[in-house]
Amino acid sequence: MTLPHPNSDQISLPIVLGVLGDPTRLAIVRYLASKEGVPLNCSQFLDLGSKTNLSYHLAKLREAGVTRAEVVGTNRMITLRRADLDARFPGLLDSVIAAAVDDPALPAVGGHDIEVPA
Amino acid sequence: MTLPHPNSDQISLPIVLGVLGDPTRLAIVRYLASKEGVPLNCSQFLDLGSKTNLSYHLAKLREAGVTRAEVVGTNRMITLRRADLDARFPGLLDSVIAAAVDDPALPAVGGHDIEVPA
DNA sequence: CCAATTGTTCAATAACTTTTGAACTAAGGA
DNA sequence: TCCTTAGTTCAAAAGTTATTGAACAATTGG
Repeated sequence: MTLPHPNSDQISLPIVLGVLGDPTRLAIVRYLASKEGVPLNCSQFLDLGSKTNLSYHLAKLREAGVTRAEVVGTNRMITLRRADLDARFPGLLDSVIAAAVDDPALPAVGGHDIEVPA
Repeated sequence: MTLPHPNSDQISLPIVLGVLGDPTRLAIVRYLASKEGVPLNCSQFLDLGSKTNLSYHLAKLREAGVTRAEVVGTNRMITLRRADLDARFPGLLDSVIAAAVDDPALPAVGGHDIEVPA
């Protein structure tokens, strides 16, 4: 009952970039980064799409090696694979997240995802 | 006879990431980075695909704001929009290029694109 | 002017991606 | 055990992207 993940050295740059090149998935990653340390289940992201569609996007992120999903009861706890990504592509995740935080065009989770400065 | 480019503030993070999420385009960017300062015309990249196909990929890069194409006679001189990208997404281009340089799975331009250490 | 060079555009096709709803599995609580 | 909750899987439809070849445009050099 564990889900398939690539190991660190199987994570591919073009695949990661391609997977992040989608507003829904970028919004997921941005939200995960804003809650780093806190494992989140899939339902947290329902603002971004239907249950089925999220299952699809979360699988893409997981299969690319961007996130890890741990099965806990009926939940999947989702975390960013920050250490693996930092080791493989130094600085990439940080710069993507920093840019994503500033992007008002990305969909938001919870309706209060972005702090717009006055 | 000038080609359309987005201006700096129109460059979109998901579009840039999506455009970079393709091995051919990542190889183009890596090669441009390795020749920074030297403007290159499209024919330099023919190792990566047919003339038509390169026209397509180079247009994608240009329309995303990753490259600039200047018309010089019958040539288009292609450069990376490094300053614009650095201003908009600090650190992103550097980390992508650094990771791309280390990626042996990317196609190479000229057959000597990558230095594989002994 | 003519021919060569450089690159684009167009239409067709193939291949992939996204989205949906219905059906399903698996765990947990009453 | 039965019901609910959480999430997956499947197949279909819709949409998008990549690749190709033939035809085109623009410039340069002979």
